[in-house]
Amino acid sequence: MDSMKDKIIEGSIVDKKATISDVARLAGVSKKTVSRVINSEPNVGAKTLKKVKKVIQDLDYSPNPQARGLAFSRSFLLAMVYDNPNASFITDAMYGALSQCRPNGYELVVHPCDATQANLHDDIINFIRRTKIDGVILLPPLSESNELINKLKAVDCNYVRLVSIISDDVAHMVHFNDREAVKDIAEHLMALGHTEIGFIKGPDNSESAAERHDAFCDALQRKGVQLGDNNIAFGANTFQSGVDCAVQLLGSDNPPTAIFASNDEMAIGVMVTAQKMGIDIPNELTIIGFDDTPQASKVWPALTTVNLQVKEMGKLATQKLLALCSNNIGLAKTIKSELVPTLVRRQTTAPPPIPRG
Amino acid sequence: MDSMKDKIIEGSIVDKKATISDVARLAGVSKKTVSRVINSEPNVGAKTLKKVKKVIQDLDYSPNPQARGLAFSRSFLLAMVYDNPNASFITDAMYGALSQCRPNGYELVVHPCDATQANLHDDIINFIRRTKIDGVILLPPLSESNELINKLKAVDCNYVRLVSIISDDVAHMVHFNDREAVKDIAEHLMALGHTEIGFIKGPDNSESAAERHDAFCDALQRKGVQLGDNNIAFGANTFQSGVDCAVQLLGSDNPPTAIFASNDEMAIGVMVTAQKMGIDIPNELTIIGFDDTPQASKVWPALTTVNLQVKEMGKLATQKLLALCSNNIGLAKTIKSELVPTLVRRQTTAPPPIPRG
DNA sequence: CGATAATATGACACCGCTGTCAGAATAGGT
DNA sequence: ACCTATTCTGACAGCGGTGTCATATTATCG
Repeated sequence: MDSMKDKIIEGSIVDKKATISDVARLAGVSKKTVSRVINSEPNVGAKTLKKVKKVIQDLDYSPNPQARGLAFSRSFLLAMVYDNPNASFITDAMYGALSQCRPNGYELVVHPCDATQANLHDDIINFIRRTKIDGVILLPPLSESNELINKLKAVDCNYVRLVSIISDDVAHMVHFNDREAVKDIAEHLMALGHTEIGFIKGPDNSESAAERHDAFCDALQRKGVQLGDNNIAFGANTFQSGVDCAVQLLGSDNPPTAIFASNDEMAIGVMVTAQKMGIDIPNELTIIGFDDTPQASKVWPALTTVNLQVKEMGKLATQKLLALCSNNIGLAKTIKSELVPTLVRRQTTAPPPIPRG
Repeated sequence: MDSMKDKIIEGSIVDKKATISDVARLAGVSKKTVSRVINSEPNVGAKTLKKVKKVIQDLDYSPNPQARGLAFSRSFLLAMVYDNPNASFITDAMYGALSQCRPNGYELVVHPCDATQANLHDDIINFIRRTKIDGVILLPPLSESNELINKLKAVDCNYVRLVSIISDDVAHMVHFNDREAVKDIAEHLMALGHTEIGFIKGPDNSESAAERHDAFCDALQRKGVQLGDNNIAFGANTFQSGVDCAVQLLGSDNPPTAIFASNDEMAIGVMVTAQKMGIDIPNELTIIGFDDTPQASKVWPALTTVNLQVKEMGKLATQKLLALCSNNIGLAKTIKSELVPTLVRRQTTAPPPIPRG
């Protein structure tokens, strides 16, 4: 009889916000015990555990993150800091990060910033100090600044960076292996039988552009294929520069049967130009891009390109960051930190046309 | 002599984190007085004010947001909730929102969600309850769900939505006036002298597609121009559907001299197709898109299109939301809630070619 | 079955800040 | 100079959790 009492009391009145004290009272235990249950601490009796869990369930109770944060000296907030202009890169990284944040009770705060701003780094440091963010995920190209990294260390802020370059600081970075991806492309082209291959390089100031170029030459040479000077064009990562480069490459005496452009935008520029010239894709010209932007799958024919796996990178970075936030550096180190971008084979690649004559 | 003591004490030891008590001690006042200064409360003596401010400055003190949140029963966190697949729309909205968050001491949390998920709304409500978010900004199409709005009201959560449709709930919404923008386009085309105008409509299930269609016909008719049945094509908001529609429209006996596509992707599809057909843009064909995606300015010639002013919407929405969070509904109502998308005139529009014959 | 170790539980202070309210300092008026 | 009316200021109790440590309750074993 008496047991029913507990169940009836304030069964539905509590709606706005139940506190840990409410749970404690209704379960007939102390706040501390409820706290133990919330945090899955050991040393809670089986009966007590069940009872408390039931009340939590009934009350639809969830602990106040501010109070929790205050007591724990944590905010349960991670931030994504970026100066990257590529919208889909950002949203993908966020998506991956959130897949790890949520199950661990963390939320993700965004902090885009202006790369041209003078006090950029100080702005970021201030942001971290003011918000008491537990850790930050840095997106490229911001993530490549060692100066910023040092400042972060100085304020003792957890961080993980997404970078293309390799570093030995495995606990604090996730990098995509451009070289490997470019090698895949080269080998794919050669496997199809191409020998006259064109390459469109990205802008000079970009580290990764140089790296892709180098890796591409390397992979070709390894199989005895030479990337002739007249088969290299210099683009600016824009659609228009893709058009220009295509005109240059395809207009030569001995045009390539395949073109690898350092990014999708340029690749699409090549496609459009080739089509305008009446060249059939892929039967007369094979094209490969890089980045797997949303447009790549929408153009026709759908562009074969390389997917950087940004979501996956966001996910891994967050796993590392959460490990760091728990002072588990060892764990952070063991989490995979290298991702090989995958070649997405769509419809712009085919064997070269049979030479006429 | 004694006055110097204060200045010397722990001048530089404090580094990790100063608390309000530190400030109080060094300034020789109570915590409460420091609190008054922090929150710009009235009734603080001029001398005291100055003294406290100096110490705050010296210590580079900033209040702990968790503690503050706990005491205020607020989190100083806003969230952007969306199921929108358009990456640049999202990042633009965030950017606009953040421009208002930061100066007001708020941070922005992201919460993308899966539109196809069954318990979508409950997931959102849980997110709000768990995080104690002070308010949410809802992006379309999620923002159009009245069911969700009702649930938000039920848990007493502040919200502002970005929508295309008009509602009289001015305090809780910012909308873009599609009709007005479409009218601008129609008038621009007619002003250039076009009379044979083609239109590519968006997918049937979209409310805004129907609205744009309707508004376009309306604006043309008002000036006595008729949108013939053979000048309407039905697209799917994709590049490829733009290509298909272009083939249809441009292949007719009496092809239009101008085409308005309901979004940029389709417009670019039209551009590519026209160019492949050897049609000169803009001299032989005028093209206008809608959305002003990043690509629009990168294609060649640069696409004339309509900018939704998403950043501005994010900004206004956040202003309203912050007003609501301060229980200042009156203010929220007075903040502008209608934005007219602007026609961005680039290089794909020109007067129609002189009829031959 | 009593002594001892292991496990459960709660009392209480505290995390850093704000609300309340009473008391101190100052201003204003005669 | 004296007495109100204002304007400052601080003590103290919370906000809703967690850490510490002492105590109460079992479990283990000779």
